[in-house]
Amino acid sequence: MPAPTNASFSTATGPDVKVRFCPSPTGTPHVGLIRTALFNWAYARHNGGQLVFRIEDTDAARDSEESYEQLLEALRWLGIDWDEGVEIGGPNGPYRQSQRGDIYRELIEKLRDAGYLYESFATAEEIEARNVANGRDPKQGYDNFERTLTEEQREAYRAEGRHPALRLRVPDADLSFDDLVRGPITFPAGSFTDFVVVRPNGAPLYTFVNPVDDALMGITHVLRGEDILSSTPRQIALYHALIEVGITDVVPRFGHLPYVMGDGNKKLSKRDPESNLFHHRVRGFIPEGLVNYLSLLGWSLTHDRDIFSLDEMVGAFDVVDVNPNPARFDLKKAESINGDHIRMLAPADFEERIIPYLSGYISNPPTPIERVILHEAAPLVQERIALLGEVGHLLGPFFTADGELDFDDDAMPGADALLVLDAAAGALSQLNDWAAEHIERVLRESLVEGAGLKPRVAFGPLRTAVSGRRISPPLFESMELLGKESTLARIGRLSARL
RNA sequence: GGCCCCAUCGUAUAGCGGCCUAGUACGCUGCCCUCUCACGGCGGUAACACCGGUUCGAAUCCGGUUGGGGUCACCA
Repeated sequence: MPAPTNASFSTATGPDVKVRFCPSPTGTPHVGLIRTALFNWAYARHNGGQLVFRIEDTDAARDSEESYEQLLEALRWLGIDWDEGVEIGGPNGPYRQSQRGDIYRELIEKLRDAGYLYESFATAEEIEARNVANGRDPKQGYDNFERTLTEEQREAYRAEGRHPALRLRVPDADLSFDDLVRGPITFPAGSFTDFVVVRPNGAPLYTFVNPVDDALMGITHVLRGEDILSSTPRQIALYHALIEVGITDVVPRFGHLPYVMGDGNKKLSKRDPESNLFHHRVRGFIPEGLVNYLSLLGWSLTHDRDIFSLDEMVGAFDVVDVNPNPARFDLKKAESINGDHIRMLAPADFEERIIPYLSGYISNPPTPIERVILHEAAPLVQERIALLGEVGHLLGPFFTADGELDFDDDAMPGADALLVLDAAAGALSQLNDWAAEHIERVLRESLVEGAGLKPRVAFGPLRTAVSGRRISPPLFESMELLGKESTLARIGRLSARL
């Protein structure tokens, strides 16, 4: 019989800290999940400890290899590395629970022989019916009644052809722990009941394999979402059993990270595109920006600065500073931070990173000609975008043939722009030294000073002619990049449309 | 419903008993810069959920109320 143990919680600090990230490979990586990975990683790195990356694929019906690959891809993209786990191995492998069946089977026998696990034959319907019959709120769940089944009673169930699940006998005592982000928490005895750890077919459930692997792998700090806060007493109960049978000697410290919320008061759902990490990458978030924003969901570096690098985060991160209340995912703020990080990129780096976002306009890798244009054009947009995905719209016209440029409807000027276009073409055709400063000079002389037009009305039509857009990179630099011939051709082409 | 968690501007947060007539950032907004859009600069807007208590003094500590969320699966 399990004796109520006084848990000895881990006291590991510094290099002895060992955390883990253990997602289930279902669906595409969720930003909340990745935030959890980030905090675990930052905690390990800050302390000079270790991060274990384990896969909890015990639900064959929902798990997928594709999802597993995406998890790897997500962490690599963000620069989150691990010291032990899938892909790289380690002393406690294998790191996919689907491959650890033998380990679990042996442990289940051990725990069962020691009396911590008992057979449970009741179905969910029977448990509910039993509660109703006893005037007990069905929502209270299982009432532990099979704890005391006699061998004869069990035999009778088996004779009916029933196969039992296995439940853990939880202690009839209050269970307390000191949450790293929330402080002391106590669950009164009776508020958590004996729970199923092994299916009738012998397959262990998450409720079993999660604490077991944490114990086997020497995890000292469990940092996870607050959705499993309520199951912590049950896991501690399992830990006590594991300690009793000599599998481990400490219970890890727990820290429950706040939810990442969507609009309203609900968790950011997997159905919401904003929950999908890769959705943000497709739109043009760079890892530096996204990781910076994600770290701000429940944590902050200082009181007056929210743009910082991963290194700075690692240097300052401590899970006890994490805010316990739920954080809303604010796309606008995320984009703003991403824009700041884009502006901090070295020009050559920026140039490389936008190439994939220019597909449809240039080849990847770019041809030598495209490369030359790209090199000149990239600096024109680096400080005006928040998302790399914006480059297509801004730079596309530079990679479009004069005759194929489309003029956006909202950019089309009235027929009176003909005068402007003609005057500009006239002035420009006289210009031989084709540089932005000269282009600007002759255009200002003829249109602004000469014709007395406001800069806005003078240059608007030219912007449309050159870019086809109402909004574009700086006009004169654009003309320089395009070259004299192309610029005049485009001006003529727009004139013909008016 | 039982149990658990949470509660500062619209949002994310700073604040750990006096530095708070509550700071910063995003957002919104006024002005400046300006060939568009951005960037940048200078302003503005807006919060301690409520009620008690402790204290010379409370956003900070305690209790309660209200509100929100989670959990009570042979999912994870």
